[in-house]
Amino acid sequence: MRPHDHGDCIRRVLDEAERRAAEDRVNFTPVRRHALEILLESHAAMPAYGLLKRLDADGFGSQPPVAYRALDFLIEQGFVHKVERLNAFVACMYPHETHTPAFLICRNCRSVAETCVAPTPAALLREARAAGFAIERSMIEAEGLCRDCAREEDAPCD
Amino acid sequence: MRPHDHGDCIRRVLDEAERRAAEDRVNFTPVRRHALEILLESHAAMPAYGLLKRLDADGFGSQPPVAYRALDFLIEQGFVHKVERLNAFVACMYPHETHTPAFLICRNCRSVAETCVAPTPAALLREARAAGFAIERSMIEAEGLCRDCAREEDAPCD
DNA sequence: TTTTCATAGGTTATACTATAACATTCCAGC
DNA sequence: GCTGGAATGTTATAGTATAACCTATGAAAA
Repeated sequence: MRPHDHGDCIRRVLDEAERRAAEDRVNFTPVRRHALEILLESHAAMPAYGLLKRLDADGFGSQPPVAYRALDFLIEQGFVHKVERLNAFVACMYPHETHTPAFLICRNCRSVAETCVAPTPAALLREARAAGFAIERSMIEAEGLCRDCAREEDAPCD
Repeated sequence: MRPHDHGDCIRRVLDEAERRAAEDRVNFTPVRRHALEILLESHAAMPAYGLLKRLDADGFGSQPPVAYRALDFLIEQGFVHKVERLNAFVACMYPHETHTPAFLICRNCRSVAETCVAPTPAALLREARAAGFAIERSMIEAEGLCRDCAREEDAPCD
């Protein structure tokens, strides 16, 4: 992750979410909004039970459905993605455009970077069409080493 | 899934696995082989505990590590893929080539088709390089409606 | 106004997925 | 025959997710 003004980053996404929720007439309730705020605090993927713990600490209830319901809503609206490989969740960095999310997941530090690539690759679309399959959404998850962890593996001092 | 001689399909993959295991000097033990045979019985994705139940019925033990160890091995060797979105496992249909698996997952009947597309899309490779991220493996999961389920949704008689 | 209906949230229980940790067996190579 | 590594056996537990049912709230219909 390149250095950036993360406060800005949060505000930008939150504003956009607010705007889109109003536009779509969906109910951006306190627990839903707060869940998004928590996920926005970092670019790491957070497990549902990590989110739940935070929501509970902030007075929103301690039972799993609290977290899962908020996540369901946020995913439905496209504000959050699930990183299937990690069973964890990240705030979407591109909530203003429909897209096929692609994640770069570091196998060492488990950091997750969402990159901005085109929708479903053309080759896959062709294959799907041939099979009579109608793709509604898709995602790409790539595992490897992030810049920082690659540096560490080079260095003998782990 | 197009109609095909599934017996052939199984034999082809199993032979290839056998060959590759010998070549790589890895230990293709009975439980590992049988797990692959079970997964090959259909092109649907099977959950780990479904596999375990089958292995148990066939006398290979009833505890979760039985299934997970076999799966670990088969995935390691590239004979099986995990479909993250379903937390389920499918035998690889292209065990003879290194590839980025791409799955077409029907949201209705949960059938899974593995399609044969190129490795990691070029656009993603470019993005990764720019971020200093070294991709080691990647996969694509697409959700939608398979041919059969699409037909059903059209028809009023669900 | 009262009813009705849909949506959101509260609460309890449970199902499903996965791994840790340690003991045992088996076999190849010294 | 000893030894070390790989595979397996076994017990326990951690982590992820949903079902089911109930209550509250508020906007729209009657």
